[in-house]
Amino acid sequence: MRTRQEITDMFSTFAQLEGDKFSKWSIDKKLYKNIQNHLELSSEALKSENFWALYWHKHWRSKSNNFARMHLSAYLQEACYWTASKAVAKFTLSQYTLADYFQMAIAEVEIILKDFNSEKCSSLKTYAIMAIPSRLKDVLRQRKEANLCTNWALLRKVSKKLLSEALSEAGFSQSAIAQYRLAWTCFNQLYVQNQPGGTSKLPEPNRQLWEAIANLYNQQRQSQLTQLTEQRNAQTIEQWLNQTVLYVRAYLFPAVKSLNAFKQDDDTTVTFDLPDPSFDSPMADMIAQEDVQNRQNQISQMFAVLLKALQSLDGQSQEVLKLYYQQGLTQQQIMQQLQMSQPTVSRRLVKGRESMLAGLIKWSQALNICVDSNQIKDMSLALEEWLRNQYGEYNMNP
DNA sequence: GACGCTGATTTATTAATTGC
DNA sequence: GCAATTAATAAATCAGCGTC
Repeated sequence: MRTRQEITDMFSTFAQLEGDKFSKWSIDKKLYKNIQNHLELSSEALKSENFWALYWHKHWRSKSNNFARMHLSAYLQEACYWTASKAVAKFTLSQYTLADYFQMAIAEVEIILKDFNSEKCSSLKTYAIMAIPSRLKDVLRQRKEANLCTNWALLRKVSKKLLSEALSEAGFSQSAIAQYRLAWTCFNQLYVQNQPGGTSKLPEPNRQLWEAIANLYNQQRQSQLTQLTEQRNAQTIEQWLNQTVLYVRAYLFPAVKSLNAFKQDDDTTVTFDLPDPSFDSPMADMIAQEDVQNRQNQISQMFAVLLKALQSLDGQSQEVLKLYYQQGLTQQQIMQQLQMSQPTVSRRLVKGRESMLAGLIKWSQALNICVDSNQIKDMSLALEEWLRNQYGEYNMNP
């Protein structure tokens, strides 16, 4: 991927993918003209990308300005692309392509903008690079959970509001939605009582239970439904709930569309390779490669520091961190497994993280990197991320 | 005034932290 | 390590606003 150099490009171009790799930057003329006008009116001192990122973010937040949103969306294309590239490399067995991950990341931009606090973190890009992978991970986890659980577990998990939205999205009338919702409520009342526990592999209700759900539905339909409806038998209720599950899944996770189908306004947008003379010379390429190399070296060094800090912890702290981050156990579960109290588990987690963070800060200071409270916060987040990766939370192998 | 939408607030539950 | 407290989260409810 060619990194954009000009402010105008950064805030007006969008990555185009072809054959699952970066192809070119597509420019939006309206955005280009807008940022160009702003740049012309501003002083030299204000021509930094961070200034404009914060400027558009402020506009977006205060006035929900669509131009501002689009400029920021363009600005965060690289962060989304890097996240997608990392995801592809990580989940080699995944059903998703780079374009899919890229689009999932793009879909999270709105939330990133919402969560970004310019008073606490001075760079939107740095924040996005850190936050987008985390958002993408959550999306993938949710997808995995919903895909793996049975229909009946999903019905138990889903909220009333989401159920109504899914049915509405599927084109159901309000009257039909009310009937399906009542059937679902009856299912929840009876099925939950018969199936305690939180397993995601809940079995299909038996005939007897379907009959009971249908009976409950027929009892409640007159008091719960505003319109008079006929009696329903167990088969109908079962069919309704089976349909409902399909619509809920479809609503929660619509099929990821290819970026090639990315709709653009033909009147305002034209696609071409950006003329970027600074990147055409072999020297410029070398400099760019060196930058990437330097960054990668620094990241490798940081990982080595973290690994050393982890290994220097006592065995029990390492075990606690491993169970917490690798197996995703709660402190209660770790307590049972390691025969220690839950507060002890908590303290070992905190102490372990603190000790590793101290190592990281020491390393940063040795490199003459000034560490303020914001950076400590960022480091702490990076540390959590590293622990999750280190212990292979990403090894979902979907 | 009814209605729908959106964001804020409240409530319930669970998980994690802290004081002793 | 117990018990109390705090934090985080999801869902439900409420209030304010604009539109018809």
